[in-house]
Amino acid sequence: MTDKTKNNSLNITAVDSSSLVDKVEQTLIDLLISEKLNPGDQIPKELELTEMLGVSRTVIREALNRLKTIGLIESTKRKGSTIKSPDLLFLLKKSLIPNILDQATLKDIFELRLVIEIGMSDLIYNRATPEDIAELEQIVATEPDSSKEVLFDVDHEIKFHGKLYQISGNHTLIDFQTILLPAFRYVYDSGMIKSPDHDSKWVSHQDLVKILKDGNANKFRNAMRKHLDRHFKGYFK
Amino acid sequence: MTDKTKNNSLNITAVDSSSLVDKVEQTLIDLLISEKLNPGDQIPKELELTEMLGVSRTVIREALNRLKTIGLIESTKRKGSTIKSPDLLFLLKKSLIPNILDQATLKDIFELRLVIEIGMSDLIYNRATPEDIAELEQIVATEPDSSKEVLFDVDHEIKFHGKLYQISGNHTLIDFQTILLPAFRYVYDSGMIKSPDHDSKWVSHQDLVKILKDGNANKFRNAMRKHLDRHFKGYFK
DNA sequence: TTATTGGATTATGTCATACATAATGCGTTT
DNA sequence: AAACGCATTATGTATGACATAATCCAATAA
Repeated sequence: MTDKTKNNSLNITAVDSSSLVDKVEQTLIDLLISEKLNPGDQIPKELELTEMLGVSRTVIREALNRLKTIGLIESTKRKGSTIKSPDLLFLLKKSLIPNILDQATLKDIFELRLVIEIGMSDLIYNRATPEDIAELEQIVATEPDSSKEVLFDVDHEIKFHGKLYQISGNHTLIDFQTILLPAFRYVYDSGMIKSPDHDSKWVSHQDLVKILKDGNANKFRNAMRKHLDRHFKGYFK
Repeated sequence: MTDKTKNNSLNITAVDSSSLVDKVEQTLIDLLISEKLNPGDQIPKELELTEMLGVSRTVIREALNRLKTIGLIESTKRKGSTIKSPDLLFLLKKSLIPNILDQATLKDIFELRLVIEIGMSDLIYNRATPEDIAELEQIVATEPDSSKEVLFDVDHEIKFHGKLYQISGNHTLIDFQTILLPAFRYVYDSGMIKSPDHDSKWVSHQDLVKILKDGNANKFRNAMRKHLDRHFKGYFK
């Protein structure tokens, strides 16, 4: 009965509630960084780590398993674990489950798409081959008639813009798009984005291809901005 | 001693070499998706899963541990594991250790930065407050004299552009920048990027701020493109 | 009655041990 | 010299035990 009121006592030093595995994980990551290890290098065996860090093999394994999950190491039977150059996007793919993401993040991601597609213009303009342009022309040729204000064709939208990503030639970007696709589709389907209301300055897919073919980098970039304008309108009024 | 030569037998059906944990992990992820679970919902206890899937608790725990690592669930004592809205960028932060990434990925990431900063122009232009602009002016005022072709000041570069990300107001983007910063710095330091050679059309930070203040969205976007031109030059010659 | 206390309970966290399995190397056999 | 079998090694899986934090609930004291 003396002073069991721990909660009221001051001068608490904020004990870390992290689990053992958390600590070991961080220790290992620090080790990777400080030791300047390169992909292919080996890290100590589980049992060695057990002794080095003074915890059970269970904890070591759970920590290693985490590194494996984020792609920093890979393990084979007899050989042990080796450093690996992580595939950054592989991770996103696993954790990006649209119906679990909150609205704010989804909105951020959709906005990120706009940002990327505009900024990507310069890559596209500089790297598009005649074959790429031909393919784009092919795609718009089979396009549903946009003048009729028909239902927004998500699949076609994705087809055209997907080709643009591919032209960009940046693999991280390409992966990025395929990963974010479920989120895009989810946003489209959920009605967060209003259907198109083409005003006089509207730039169609067809216009874009024409400018890509005969215009210049600046024109193409600004055209892309106008093409995406209806989405921006949701944000800036 | 009879027929131990299993290896030579034909009609092999490509046995999957994935471990038990791999399978359980995928099973659980599929479960999350198909069950349309929302953040906060509980998933079965470890022992229940043990029975449901017919594997040991070890395997269940390792699989759960992976989901925990990619931020899909979190676990507390007594309560069990619950669904969580994953922080997409949190993972990248952990796995992005520049000296482990390969050159190609580093180049992609740096290129991605250019793409984002150009595309971000519209967000910046539409969301910059007078206070933001004042702060930018403050930053360029303390800028080392760029006319002297001095050493490229990475810290200052990051300070200015960091503020731009902040103005964009997109939290995913902001996180993205802080995460990619180590990679940027690494690229700068490693000499993959050549030092600036300002040509006649060079747009300085100071110019950018002026245009942001008195120009329009198109001008600002194109100015940003010119500002980053020296980096692009490395790619398109 | 109300608030506090102190188990009892529950599910995750950690430990220890044993065995399974795949990869590798080495020596024996033919 | 090539093929086979065996021992070795380190990760993968299973099991049982106990530690620990969170929670509930009943007993107790004000």
